[in-house]
Amino acid sequence: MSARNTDTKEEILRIGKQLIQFYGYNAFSYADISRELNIKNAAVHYHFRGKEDLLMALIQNYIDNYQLLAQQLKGAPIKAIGKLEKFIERYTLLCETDSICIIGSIASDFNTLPDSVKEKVTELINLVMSMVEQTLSEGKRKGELVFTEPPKTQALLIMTNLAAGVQLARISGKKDYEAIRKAIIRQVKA
Amino acid sequence: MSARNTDTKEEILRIGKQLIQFYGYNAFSYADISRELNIKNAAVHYHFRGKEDLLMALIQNYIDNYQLLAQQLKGAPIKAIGKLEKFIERYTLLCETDSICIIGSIASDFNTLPDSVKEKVTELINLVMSMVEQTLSEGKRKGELVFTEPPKTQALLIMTNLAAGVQLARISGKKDYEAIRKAIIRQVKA
DNA sequence: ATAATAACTTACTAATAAGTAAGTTTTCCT
DNA sequence: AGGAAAACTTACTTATTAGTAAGTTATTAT
Repeated sequence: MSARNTDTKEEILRIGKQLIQFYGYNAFSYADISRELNIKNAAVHYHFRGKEDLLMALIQNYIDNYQLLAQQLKGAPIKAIGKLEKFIERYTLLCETDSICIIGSIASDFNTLPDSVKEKVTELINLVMSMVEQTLSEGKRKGELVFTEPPKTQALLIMTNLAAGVQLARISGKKDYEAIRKAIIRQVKA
Repeated sequence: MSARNTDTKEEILRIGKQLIQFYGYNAFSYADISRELNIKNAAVHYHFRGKEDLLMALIQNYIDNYQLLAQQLKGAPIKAIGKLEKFIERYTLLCETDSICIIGSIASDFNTLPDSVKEKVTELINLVMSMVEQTLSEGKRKGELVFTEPPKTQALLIMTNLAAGVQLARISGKKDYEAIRKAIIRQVKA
């Protein structure tokens, strides 16, 4: 099934992801992708019929990655705080390239998307939320983490701190993000 | 045909604000505004030369409103928790119309904006942040509020909870927003 | 080696975007 | 009432968008 340039499809996804996180879904075009990859825009359409299909594949990609990560973390001998810090690190990296998380980016353009995509996004957020919640629950049970809110609520607070934290960093600088990052840890560390 | 309309300019701002909060800055056009107001798109250009100018005016509008609010709150006999709740109510209202706050919306499109607008957004966020921070400080001093983080950090946490809270509500529903809202209050209430 | 098919390019649409120049109507001011 | 200025409309332009049909080249399986 693979052919000459097997990774064109993956490259498109890679660039698409970058563009969404840097400019936003409605602010990039297939021309941006084809220019970057030195191919024609019709080639992008060959791999992904329309922009929605590309977005859909991208979200599915995230879902797959997170499911894999969930599997790996399940039996791993890592403390809850370590898992949480690994998760937070993703946002720190985004911050360093003036990018925002894909969920936050899509949330802003949510009302312009077809239902099929909206549902996929819901699937992704549910997955991520439940992972964070589970890590928090586990940490609390083992006495590695301490917090007073129910795990689900605490997960909501952390997720919103991070998602808006990277958005804020664009505007008012990375120091604010750092303050948020440290506060999140402080609030749950035993 | 149509009677004179001195508030066309304000109506444009009103619709523009709605569109940004519902669809996002890069997802609406002057045609959307002119259609809504039954005028021609050139009329919109008459009042605001370009989309940037409209956005700029909109942000300035927010700045003016917040400065006015800051004035009113300064000497008002309202407890800090009341001020905070009034502020949070703005987000609750946004939530009810599936809209997000203008700062979050602009943050997503930030890298597509000219420097002049970026600076204006920074001005707005600084103003809002300092208002929340001051309310928190005041509340703590008077013993009306209790929290362990420095007021500025606490303000960052609350702001990010709210900004991403309304974004999240679009995707996973208003219950999550409500859980966040209540948790914010719980965390600072004496 | 060749036929099928995957991975493209070429060369277009049709729609929509922002923006403008010039003319028309409406309102304001004296 | 009459002129100036404000508030538009008409009628464009230019650029960009997503998308497609048809042809070409490369790769793979037989």
